[in-house]
Amino acid sequence: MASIKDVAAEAGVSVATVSRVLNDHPSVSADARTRVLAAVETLGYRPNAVARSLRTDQTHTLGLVISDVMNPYFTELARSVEEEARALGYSVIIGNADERPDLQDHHVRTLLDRRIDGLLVSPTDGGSPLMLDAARAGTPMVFVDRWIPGVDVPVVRSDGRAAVRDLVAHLHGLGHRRLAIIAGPAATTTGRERVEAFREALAAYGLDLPDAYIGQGDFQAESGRLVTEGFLDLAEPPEVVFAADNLMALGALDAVRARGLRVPDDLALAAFDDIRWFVHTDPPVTAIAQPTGELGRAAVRALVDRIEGRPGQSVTLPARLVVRRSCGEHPTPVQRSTT
Amino acid sequence: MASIKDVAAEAGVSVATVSRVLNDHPSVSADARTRVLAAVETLGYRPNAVARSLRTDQTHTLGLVISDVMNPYFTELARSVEEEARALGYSVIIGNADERPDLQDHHVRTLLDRRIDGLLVSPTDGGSPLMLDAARAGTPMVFVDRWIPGVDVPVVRSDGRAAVRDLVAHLHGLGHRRLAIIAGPAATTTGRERVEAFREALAAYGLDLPDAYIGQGDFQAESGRLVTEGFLDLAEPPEVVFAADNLMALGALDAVRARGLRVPDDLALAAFDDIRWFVHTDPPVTAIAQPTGELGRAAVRALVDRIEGRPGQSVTLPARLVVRRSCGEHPTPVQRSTT
DNA sequence: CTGAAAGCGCTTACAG
DNA sequence: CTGAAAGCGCTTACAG
Repeated sequence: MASIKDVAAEAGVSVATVSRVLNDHPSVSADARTRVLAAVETLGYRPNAVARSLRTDQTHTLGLVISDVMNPYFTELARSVEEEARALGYSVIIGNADERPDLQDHHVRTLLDRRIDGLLVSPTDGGSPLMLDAARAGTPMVFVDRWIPGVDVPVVRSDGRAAVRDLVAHLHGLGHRRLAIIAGPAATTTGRERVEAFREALAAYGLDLPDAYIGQGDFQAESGRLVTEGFLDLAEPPEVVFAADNLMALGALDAVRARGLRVPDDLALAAFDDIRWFVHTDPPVTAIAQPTGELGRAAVRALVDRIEGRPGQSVTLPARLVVRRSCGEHPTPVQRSTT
Repeated sequence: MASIKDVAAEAGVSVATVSRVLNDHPSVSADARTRVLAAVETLGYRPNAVARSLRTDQTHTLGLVISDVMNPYFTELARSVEEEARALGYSVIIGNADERPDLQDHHVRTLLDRRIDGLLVSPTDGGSPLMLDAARAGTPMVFVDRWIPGVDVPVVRSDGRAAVRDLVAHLHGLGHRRLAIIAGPAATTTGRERVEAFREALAAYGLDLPDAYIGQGDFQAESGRLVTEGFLDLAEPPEVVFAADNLMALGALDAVRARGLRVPDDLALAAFDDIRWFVHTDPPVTAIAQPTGELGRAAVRALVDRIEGRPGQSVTLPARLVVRRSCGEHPTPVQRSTT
């Protein structure tokens, strides 16, 4: 592979001059520029990004550590992150934690070793020492979706409280009184918040959230199935179950179908996170939609701001309820939303 | 961030010695080793992978350029690739081409600039000059899922021919005679092969595949919807439509439902690529399943073989039909497969 | 405008 | 076993 020396030799200039034309430095003669460009062309030269990074101490690369790539919500988040980063001149390296703290640490470490310019993370847990140290040591960082309290890092997320209130109002309006939730891990902010928001919204209607109606899931499908089975085995099963993410909602659908029951007739279902496939399930699932693309883009902007010395704002965007058919809604040809 | 010099100073040895203990070089005294390790510990030192890569000319990184991350098939592929790579001591950087040749080129270029050790690609098109040049120039490369004919690069893919034959036999057995296909882009190998396999299988039953029954899609959902609408507008619509990938199958479901029709009663549906969600649609979709995880792992093994100087085998794995309910099958409580 | 030189943080023959 | 030194491929003050 041709190096800058080869180009210099071919163009009859010094490597310094080659470097200047490659970096659009103003003080290069037109003549030198054309000769260098010609040499680059004939040699098919491409600058070695590794060498450049070592010299400049910047990689123009962002690390993104997400909890679970197989979750469509995170896949979409990753996609928007990459798009925005590309627009701003950065590449992104994705690390999939698969909801495992040890894997999360592995990726954070690897990313740090590669000297990425900044880190975007959706923590799987309360925060490993490694990650906290990195944040304290000044590694530009921002949390997306999930975050760790008490760390001085911008947070870009969506606030589902209002949407959860809308959902509960919707369910209450449909006559439901026994509402249950499949919660995410208490070690995650989203795991905790969705339960709290649900409980508060219920309280506003004088409704209780008994322990038996709080099922502990882990944001993955199998846990949603198990929890739902438990609900169905109760002497007084809930009328509605609210899954704290899309994968657990799928597990719930599974459990219901396995017993030969129907949604919403036998058990109504609602989910946090709206994904394309919910339109195609039967019945289409009523869900709370996050502005996923927006979140990804805002997170990248905040991180790049930090990297480039600007403040880097926290951003909280609203989520919204998308009413479909899984809660016993009156059939409508058109999708409605409660905006 | 502490450098190797700081560690050397702290331990009272030369940087060479530090490097040796870090790389498990045998000729280091036990004393020096403990001192270095202690220094590493107190300084929280982590070797700079960028510098190491520049020096050793290897990054221990694989590039993976896939056609579309939002397609669950590729998401799963990416996941298995990363797992196997990690097990073999490599990281992977994913580039999402989003079915766009220009984006594919962007990622290939970026990855090459970063001096990844090898490239795994599922080409979006017939192959850009950039990619072909890289292959010829000796960049270790392997194709996964899709490939480019005439290039000396191992191919790891699954052969769907037998499964397509099984599918056609299955459909024929259910009494279907008018079968249509939603094809992928002819510029891709999988786009072409699935049509051919389908046509050949039909021929074995004396059935024809008229042009009107070949809809041109692009592997994304919207195209599946459009093609299906076209089929339904035909004077003699097909009885079954076979979508060449899962996203186009979803588009097809959409089109059918939008007209108030039902699968399979009004139009039967089968898909190439089996994804989790197909179990949860109504009806569950009969599909051809690829051994996705196996493919990803085999591809990584082939690539790492090439990188480390071993041959690097092409691998072709069989796909299999998974019969469910979308083709008018007799209801069964248990999923069957035609193995 | 241009080039020689230093240096980024490592690894690795080469002497000793 | 250990260290001084060269060198990976760049960029960038510093002179001229």
